[in-house]
Amino acid sequence: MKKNTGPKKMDDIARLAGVSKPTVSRALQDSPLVSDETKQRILEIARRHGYVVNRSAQNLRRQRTDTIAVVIDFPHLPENRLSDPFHFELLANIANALAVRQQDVLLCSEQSAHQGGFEHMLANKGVDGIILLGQAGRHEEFRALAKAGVPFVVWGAHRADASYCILGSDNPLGGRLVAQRFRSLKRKRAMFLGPRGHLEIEQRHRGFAEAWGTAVEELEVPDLSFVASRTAMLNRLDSGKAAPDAVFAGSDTMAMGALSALRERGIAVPEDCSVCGYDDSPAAVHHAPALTTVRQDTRLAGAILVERLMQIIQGTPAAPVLLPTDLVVRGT
Amino acid sequence: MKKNTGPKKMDDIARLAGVSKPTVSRALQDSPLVSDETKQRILEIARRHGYVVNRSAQNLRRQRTDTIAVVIDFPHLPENRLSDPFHFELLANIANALAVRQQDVLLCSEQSAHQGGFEHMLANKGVDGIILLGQAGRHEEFRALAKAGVPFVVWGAHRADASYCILGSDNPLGGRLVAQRFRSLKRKRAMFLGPRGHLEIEQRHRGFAEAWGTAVEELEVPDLSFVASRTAMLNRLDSGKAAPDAVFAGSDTMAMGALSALRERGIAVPEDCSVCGYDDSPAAVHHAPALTTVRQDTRLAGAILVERLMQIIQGTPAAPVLLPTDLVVRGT
DNA sequence: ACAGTCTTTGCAATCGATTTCAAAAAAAGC
DNA sequence: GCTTTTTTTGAAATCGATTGCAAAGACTGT
Repeated sequence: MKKNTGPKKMDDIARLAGVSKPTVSRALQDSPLVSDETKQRILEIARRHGYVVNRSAQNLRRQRTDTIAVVIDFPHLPENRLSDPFHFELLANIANALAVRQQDVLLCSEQSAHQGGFEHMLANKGVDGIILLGQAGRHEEFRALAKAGVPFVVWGAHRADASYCILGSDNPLGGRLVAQRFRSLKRKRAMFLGPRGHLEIEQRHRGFAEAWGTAVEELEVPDLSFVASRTAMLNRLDSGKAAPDAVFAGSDTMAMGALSALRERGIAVPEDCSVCGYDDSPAAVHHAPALTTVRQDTRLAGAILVERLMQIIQGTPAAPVLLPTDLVVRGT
Repeated sequence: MKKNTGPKKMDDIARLAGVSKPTVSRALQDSPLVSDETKQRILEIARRHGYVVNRSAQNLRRQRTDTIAVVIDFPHLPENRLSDPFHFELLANIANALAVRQQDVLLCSEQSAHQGGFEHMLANKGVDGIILLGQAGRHEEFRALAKAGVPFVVWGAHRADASYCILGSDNPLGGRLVAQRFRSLKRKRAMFLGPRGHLEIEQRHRGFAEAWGTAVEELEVPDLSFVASRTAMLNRLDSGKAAPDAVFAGSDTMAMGALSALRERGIAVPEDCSVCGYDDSPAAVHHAPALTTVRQDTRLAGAILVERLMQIIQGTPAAPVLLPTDLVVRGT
């Protein structure tokens, strides 16, 4: 003798419409197995009673959740290690692209995704696939993932031996473009600014150094943050060595840190020193002076990441993609 | 005669351990109903075989998903209506707070959440509760939601007649703090910059105007973007009227837009004109000159939002909370 | 040794949908 | 009118866990 236990179930709708549960299920899926007349009646009743299919039950029965995990390196706030605004931009674009395909987004931090391991995320988190933002030296882990048949794509740096689908901008090209620009400005003392061990940034560095030809000074910073770059640059400027007249930073955030230091030490940009960033993050254009930078098309990136992942989920393997980049010349 | 169909099920583990399925389930939940010896054995076997409980099945059986929807107004990229970096900051903090409580985050855009209606999100998206970032004039809708018993909390502006749990910073206080500062700087021609119809921003405006006393010029902008503010301010400066000597913008992004315009028209900040923003978004401190702004503590906000939501899910109603704000004086 | 407790365990029901398969109803063919 | 085909429908199995309840086993006390 149980009563309306909260929201309506499919059985309730079936009863109200005078049909069976399977028929309701089919009607809601717009299946051709149900006559148009019945379909309309059921849909109307379902609508009136505010019925929606229970996602948990649906997920269990179809072995599929229409949900994609996006793994992003969220900041541990105490450490103030902010993930770059660029990642937010990318996330937003991925979310949009997924929404278009009626997929939901499960947002996972590195840590939460990692405990238990990526290979169990499908069952454990109830997702159909994974988008990983930034590979951060877990190449081997990803190879294993791919071998295990987990559907995933990675945003990160290209590498020849990738057995999985990795998408990233053409970092070496980006570096070369910057070198070209500095050369055309007749700069002499080029510096690259960025942390070690970050594959994407190292590729930018390499492309830059090779195209520049003569020696490039390397200023190493501990992480990708504004403060770290600013501090490193201040120290460098105070060292007594001749200041650089062209600085290429591995990301916009770092470029802004460097700019802040240069300004503080009275070095005029762009007169005495040119500065280039990477990403074309939203802040770049708002910055004063507006930042010259290498653009990464996050909209395109999001769309392709999603498209490839869907393809992989459907069983077709997808090859890595290299996105074109271009230099956006602004005020630095 | 079926064989290992992919990943192991709980029954498989039970068989391997020589126990029944319920016992495995209990062991995995560390239930006291299972002897320690058996528990250890089962855990070990599960670990060795890489078994993880199937989330979909678990969700269905316990009527609970341990997943929270966070609804954020993502940019439709074509329109370039970027949601403020402040929201990202808040999102990151919410995600962290949820992770601590072992809750997963389902990221929803306004649109995707809205089709079908918030009231059906629980069943439809399979979440236990909702965190809404920004109320954007949907007060009535939220009242209905609350009445329907949907567990949710809102980040937004306070209002006396809220029947739901809303959390926000003390906007009027923020406005007053800015007015005080401008007064102590002996400013004369105060201006408020922001869009109409945005409750939080209107509260900031009101607090500011009331504390300022004499007339406050209002410069209206169509949206919260950098460009809109910049454009509006440029037009205003070119109008021939006397330029303001103190500008309070409804958000940091808008403040930066205004600053860009002031600089372009040769008005020195902070010499000729003071500027205050709101949010203390990450960019504020990186800006040149560093932005004076009203701080909103996103870390605290995230923690409290989550705490209250959990409380509501467990059946205890939660009252609105007003977060303290303070003025961070920097270079503008 | 026997009734009474307490600890472990397993059977079977359940969560709410989807899908296979067979049956009923309707339409078509001759 | 009676078979054959096609269109609609529903009964029952299934997805993979969790949990109420009953029962088996281990312990206690007398």
